[in-house]
Amino acid sequence: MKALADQLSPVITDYLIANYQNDIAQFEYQATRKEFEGDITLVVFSLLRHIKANPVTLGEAIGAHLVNTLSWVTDFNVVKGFLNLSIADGFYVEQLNAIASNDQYGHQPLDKTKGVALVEYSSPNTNKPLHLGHIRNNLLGFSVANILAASGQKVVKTQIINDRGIHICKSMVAWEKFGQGETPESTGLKGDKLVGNYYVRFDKEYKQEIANLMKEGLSEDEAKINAPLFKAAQTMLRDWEAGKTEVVQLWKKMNSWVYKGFDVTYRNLGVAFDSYYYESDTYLLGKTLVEEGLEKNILFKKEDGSVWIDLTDEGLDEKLLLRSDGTAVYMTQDLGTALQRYKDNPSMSGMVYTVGNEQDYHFKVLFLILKKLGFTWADSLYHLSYGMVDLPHGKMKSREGTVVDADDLMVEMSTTAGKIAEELGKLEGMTNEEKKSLYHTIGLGALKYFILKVDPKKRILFDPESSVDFTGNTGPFIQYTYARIQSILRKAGERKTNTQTTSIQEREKEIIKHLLEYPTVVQQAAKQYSPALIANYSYDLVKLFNSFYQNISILGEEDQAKTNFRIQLCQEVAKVLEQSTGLLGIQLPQRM
RNA sequence: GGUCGCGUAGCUCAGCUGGAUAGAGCAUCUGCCUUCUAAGCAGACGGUCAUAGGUUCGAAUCCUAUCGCGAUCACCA
Repeated sequence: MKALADQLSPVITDYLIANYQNDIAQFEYQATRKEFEGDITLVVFSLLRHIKANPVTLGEAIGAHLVNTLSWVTDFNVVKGFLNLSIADGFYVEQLNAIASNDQYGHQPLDKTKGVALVEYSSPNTNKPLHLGHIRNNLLGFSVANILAASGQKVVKTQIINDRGIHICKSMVAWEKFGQGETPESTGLKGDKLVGNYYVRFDKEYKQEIANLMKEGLSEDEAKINAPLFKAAQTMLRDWEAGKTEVVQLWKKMNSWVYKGFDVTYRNLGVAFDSYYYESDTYLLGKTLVEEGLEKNILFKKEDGSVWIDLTDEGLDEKLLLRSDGTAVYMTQDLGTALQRYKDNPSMSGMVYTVGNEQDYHFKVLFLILKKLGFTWADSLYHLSYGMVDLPHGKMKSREGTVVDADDLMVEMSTTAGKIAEELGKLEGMTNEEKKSLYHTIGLGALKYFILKVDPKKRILFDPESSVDFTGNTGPFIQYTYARIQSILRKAGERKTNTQTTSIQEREKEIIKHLLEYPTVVQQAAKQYSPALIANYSYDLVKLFNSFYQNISILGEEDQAKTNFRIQLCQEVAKVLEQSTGLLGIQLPQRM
């Protein structure tokens, strides 16, 4: 479509200059609707703003001119303000050959002048295993990073790890007290699960202590503060900040378990990172920034010593940046992290924060503060905000045990994929090893597509019971179609890719037109940070392909030229599918 | 209460910078497996695009107001 438009536009522009003294370079095109004759439609209405004319007369004049000037425009007709143009078959063959000759079709080569785009995602706490919410976060961030890279950006995938604070100390205290030296090795548990269990254990025992103290006559508030476990956690936090060796050692040991556990989850999910930032490293830089802000009078100090910024001019509130005891808050750390990242990547062209929409306000304020502190790059920061993943019962709450664990979910998905495949009686002759890996591919494909196909802004309702569909607008359907194409290509053997002109059917033209749109879709997706655009594009392509190729024969055709053409079309559809699903992190099996 | 986001078929979602009669999947119903994989294909049914105004040749899309749902407004992260 864009390829067509790019070739039509200059000719129309010249014509309008010559005959109407109007220099218009931008035109509005759309695919011609099925009811009308033609391939591409110029919307003449939009020209009327610049040229006073009857839309039908103008349309006919332009149409006649195009047919006379361009050999591959074969015919035209005008309906109301729409100019429908018919394009020669040869044009499609040519375009298909152009796609074939480009291995990276649709993906821009790296543009070094653009600078580095940082994409942050995942951002876990080190006291809890990853759950369904993290899955959406990871898939979105990873996919957006891929899309930016495909649009020609250099991309660095990164995360910020929440490895510091009272919540981390809670699991440490519980492990010391109740753990009896347990390790991931001794229990056979993943490290993040083990540590997560102690976080839960802490909460349970802490509640018990509160209850006991209240029986002894303390008020609830008093009990909460005076419970021995809580005091132990506070002491541990102070010791940690003071750098006490045993505490730091324990902290390092338990964190290393967690990171190992996370690595397994990330690997299964198919995401990766290029760099890591830790709050324990960046909060100090944040504090330095706040000091500078105070000197420059951008920030102010209250009598109790706490530091604030006044954003009432911007229609926001005052915001705390340092507590009265001088310790850092969340915002302080994020200021430090942002600056650290800029220092590490001076050529930074922008940064994308993949964080849930409950933090919209936080990021609005963060960007504003950075700007007030005088960092020009603050304008290039972007909060990729996404909606929550809700369960049928409501929100996920760790305390109530309604959290969907990331590892469990992935296992469940691949089990479901296996069950369905068995029922369908597919995959005879595959080794168990092959089956296992295929089920993982399909199960994860289903999960990824399910999450990525919807607009990031919208919240998702996830029902673990009904799991995820494998039919219709789903990942497995795309994988299935791809596997079928591979099967056709295997049977076709070697063919010449050079295609002679042959008569092309309407449905095949539609497929080629869709293929031609892929580069535009990638650019669009990069601009909007929207994997959903890519997902829906892939689905449309697969739909088009299936509805046509299901009902015709490709290999049994006598006409050799037609057979070659169809095989080549299969190859290019497969190639574009590989590209587009690759951006979503969805794998395509050779057979299924 | 202030701010932000969302509201499209019974359900889950598309709908690009405004364009022709608003599209898919699921569910329900009807056909299609001795010819490359039926996780599929062809078809039927299903809509006051939350509501009311406005902008114009033309609005699901842009503006305003109202209603409904959600998030947020901490010396939590």
